[in-house]
Amino acid sequence: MKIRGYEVIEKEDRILVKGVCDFDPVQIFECGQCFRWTKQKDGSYTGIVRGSLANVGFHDGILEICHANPMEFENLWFDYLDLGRDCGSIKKFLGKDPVMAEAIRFGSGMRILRQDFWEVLVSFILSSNNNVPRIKQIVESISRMYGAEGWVGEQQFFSFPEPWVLTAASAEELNLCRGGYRCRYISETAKRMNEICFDQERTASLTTAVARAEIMKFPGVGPKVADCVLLYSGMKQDVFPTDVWVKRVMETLYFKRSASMKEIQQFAKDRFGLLAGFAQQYLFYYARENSIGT
DNA sequence: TTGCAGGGGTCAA
DNA sequence: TTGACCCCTGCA
Repeated sequence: MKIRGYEVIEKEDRILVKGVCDFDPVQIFECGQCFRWTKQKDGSYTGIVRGSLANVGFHDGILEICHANPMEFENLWFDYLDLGRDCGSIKKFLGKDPVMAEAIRFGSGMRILRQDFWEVLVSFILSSNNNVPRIKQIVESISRMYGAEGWVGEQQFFSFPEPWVLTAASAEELNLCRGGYRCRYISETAKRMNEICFDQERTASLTTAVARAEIMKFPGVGPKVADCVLLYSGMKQDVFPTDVWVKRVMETLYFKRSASMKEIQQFAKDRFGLLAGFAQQYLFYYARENSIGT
């Protein structure tokens, strides 16, 4: 059957999606944008998204999603995997820059997921002064402690808890997940989410600068985390999350000297414009995998 | 085995 | 602009 422009074939507990290009699970799930996907022995990835567990693999131009049906593809996976995105034209535009062209060749299967706003917000509050394995561990703990239990066959999993569930938890209680000082931010951010009845659509419709300022009102959210949240929840693509890694990479590849955050942000805005977020993603993966800027 | 620096930031002074 | 912050890891 045809769904959203893709040929989708249903087979038992899985679907095969034909005609997917620019898709590499390793590049997508290991570029630091998500924390609930785990690599399996066969190279596929298993993850939990909006209360569903699925396994995603890609071979010979066919995307395989296990534990999913065509309806879920239409209502969840198409958007989450951002399969409506024309990556070709993004690459064409960004590839005019020679440095970027090389990064794109290296990570040509990169995609930016459209993740749940609240989960991304909490995950990136946890990312400050932290590393990926530990962030994954804490997110998993929070899900086990407060999320809803689900089963796929013999496999148990836990969804990421809704804000109101965490509102009831004190920072001390939350700290059982070993998030340290960040647990206070999460507890307060959960309360704020409920108090202001956060409206994602409205925030996404604001200018990027205003939306960024709105997100930064959450405790524990500075400029870097705000940009990550805007980018990885699919709200804005013209942000350029600049952490120490990206800073070093930009200094090495473009500036050939040390540069301030402000300079880097302005440079990215001028050079990559509305596609700065994609540029950051290509650059980050390329630089990290090739140990550039270390 | 132990001690210490540092990690994909943020906040408060 | 600078130090503190929780906790984990790698390394000497």
